[in-house]
Amino acid sequence: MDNKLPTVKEIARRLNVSVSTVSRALSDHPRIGLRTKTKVQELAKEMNYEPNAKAIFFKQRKSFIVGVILPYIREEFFSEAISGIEAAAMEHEYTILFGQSYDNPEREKQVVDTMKKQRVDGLIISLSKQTNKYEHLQALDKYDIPVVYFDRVPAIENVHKVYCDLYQGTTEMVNWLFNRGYRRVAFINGPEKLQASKERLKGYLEGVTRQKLKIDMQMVETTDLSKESTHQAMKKLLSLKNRPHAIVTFNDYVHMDAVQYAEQHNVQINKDIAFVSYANLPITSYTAFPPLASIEQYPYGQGKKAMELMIRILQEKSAGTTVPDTHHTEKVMPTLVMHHPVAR
Amino acid sequence: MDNKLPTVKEIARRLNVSVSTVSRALSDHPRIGLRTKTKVQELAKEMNYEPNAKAIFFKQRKSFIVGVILPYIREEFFSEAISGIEAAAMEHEYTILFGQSYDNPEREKQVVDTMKKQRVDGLIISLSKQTNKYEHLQALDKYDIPVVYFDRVPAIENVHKVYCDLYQGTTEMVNWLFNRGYRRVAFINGPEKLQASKERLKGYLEGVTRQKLKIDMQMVETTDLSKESTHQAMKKLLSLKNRPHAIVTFNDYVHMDAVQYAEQHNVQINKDIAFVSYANLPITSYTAFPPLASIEQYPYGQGKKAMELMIRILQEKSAGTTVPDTHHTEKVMPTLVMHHPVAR
DNA sequence: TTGTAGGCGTTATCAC
DNA sequence: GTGATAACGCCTACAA
Repeated sequence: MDNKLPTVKEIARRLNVSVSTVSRALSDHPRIGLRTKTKVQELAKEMNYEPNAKAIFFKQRKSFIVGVILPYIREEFFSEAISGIEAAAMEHEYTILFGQSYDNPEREKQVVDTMKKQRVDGLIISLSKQTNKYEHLQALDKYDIPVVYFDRVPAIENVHKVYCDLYQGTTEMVNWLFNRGYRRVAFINGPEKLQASKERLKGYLEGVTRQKLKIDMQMVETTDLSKESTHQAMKKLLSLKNRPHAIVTFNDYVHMDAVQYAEQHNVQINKDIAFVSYANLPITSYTAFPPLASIEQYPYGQGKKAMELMIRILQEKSAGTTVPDTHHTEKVMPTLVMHHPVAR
Repeated sequence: MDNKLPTVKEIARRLNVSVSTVSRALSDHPRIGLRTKTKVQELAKEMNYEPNAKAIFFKQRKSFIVGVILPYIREEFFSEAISGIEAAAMEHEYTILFGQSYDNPEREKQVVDTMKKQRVDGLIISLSKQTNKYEHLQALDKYDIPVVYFDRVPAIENVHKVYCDLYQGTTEMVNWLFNRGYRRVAFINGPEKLQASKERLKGYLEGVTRQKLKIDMQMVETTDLSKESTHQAMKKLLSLKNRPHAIVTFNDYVHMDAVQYAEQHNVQINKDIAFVSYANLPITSYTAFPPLASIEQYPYGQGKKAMELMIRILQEKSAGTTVPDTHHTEKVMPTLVMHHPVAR
């Protein structure tokens, strides 16, 4: 095995021409002799020559690598999202540097740092659920690394972001439940800091208000998304004198934990109490008790859009047509999906 | 926003020293004046200087980027695996370039090509289930890019690989079933080409043989892992005159599809027929009918080992202590995990 | 049509 | 202790 990879220099040496000639021949430069061109290209092929991307990237100050940071890849929502990101990346010959924050701001900072060191062309991130400071991300501006936030976006304005506004979707869901006769609708929300939680809560309150009912804050619980916390919330709801007729949960994982608790406490799922949720993950169709309805958030589509936005930003940047302080926000419209309750 | 990132050169200019001095001061070179050193380091900090990894990698012919190609990230098995890979990578300051093959050899080739172009330091791959030619991967040798296969490994010898040998585990599982009184044990295997299928089949046959029973090939079906194919296999098994007492499925996804079919055809899961499986994915605990037992394959551990092996290879390489034609194989021991059947 | 030379940011090897 | 210079592989203006 010849350890030395072929370079333009080596090709030039063997052919007794200059490196520039080789470089031009390989890139089909117009002003190049046909004979020389074919000669060079043949030898290049024979030697299995491939341009060294590291050198090119170094020179061009680009790497075609975009960093992607997600909380947990094993959540189907995020694995779908990264697939969308990858699809858009491939189309435009970009590649993905991968990292997880595990919902830990410290680790998130660390991963951001690694990406910064690697000098990725850009960074796409879905924030850790505890992150409420964005210095480490805004600092990337200094390194000329654009950031696109998606799904879990920060509560600040002047940034690029792609997300699914669940305000309206939640209102619709509450209406749908009332129309089916569920009067007392409870809500297990996510961490209050999350933008996503705020939207959902707003939508829920709006939905209840529209029904001209008094808002009962006993019907609203929060979970930090852990199983224990969700069980705790369920405990409170089930111990109410007037148990809810329906429970809206923050997402399908919370749904599964909530249902698990309810089942253990002899609640007939979707009979005694109806459960509805967000995300509409494929995996729920295999579970014992899928939610009665779920709000589809199109993670694949969100990921794809985020990457497409990133590419647009990068192209504008290299074309020098960037308008300073212009920031893009793209919203993805959620959809309410009904499921048939499983007959048992 | 100053578009120019600070460089050693810029620092040198401002301090009226040479670039070498700056470089040395920043890397704590022994022969450097304390005054100069602090002066340089302070300015560097003030300017938010960060060495340009692209330039360094280019010079050092290393990037600390390892490519990782998986069939489907949304399978929990693989998202666990990549988490193990990431953990080991972080420990050693490596990063991960991510790509999926979607079990499509064409796409796999394409992704391998992208990684080659990016000149990753190494490549970790779990093969697409259809891949039976390895030229595109062995060609990476020419570019001095080592390959570590994991879980779905090729049926050839002289390569680095990490996998979980299920031969013995399968035999144990069959024994366990016989001991609990299940005499007719059927088996829905995966694609025959897969190394993993061969091992499982061998283990199954060994298990049946040890019980001094005649092997009945009607009890052995295969699936291409799609839902339709699995349903087809189930259809055949359920239409047998002597239905199996227990069914071993290739993995938890096949299990879920198989159970779904059985349920639709009025089989009492784990009563009429017992179901056992491989992988032991966390998600099964939320499903309607988890397998009675499952063989844990430790995807996280496998991924971690694969990355650790890769790092060892890379270190040997750069230390120049590589022994040619030496290839490492690491096996991970699977474990049989019992579940309590869900009471209904 | 082809060659020469400079530069991208860094580090290592000389010299002083 | 510090400075000048070469080198990594490639591209490209400028020269010829």
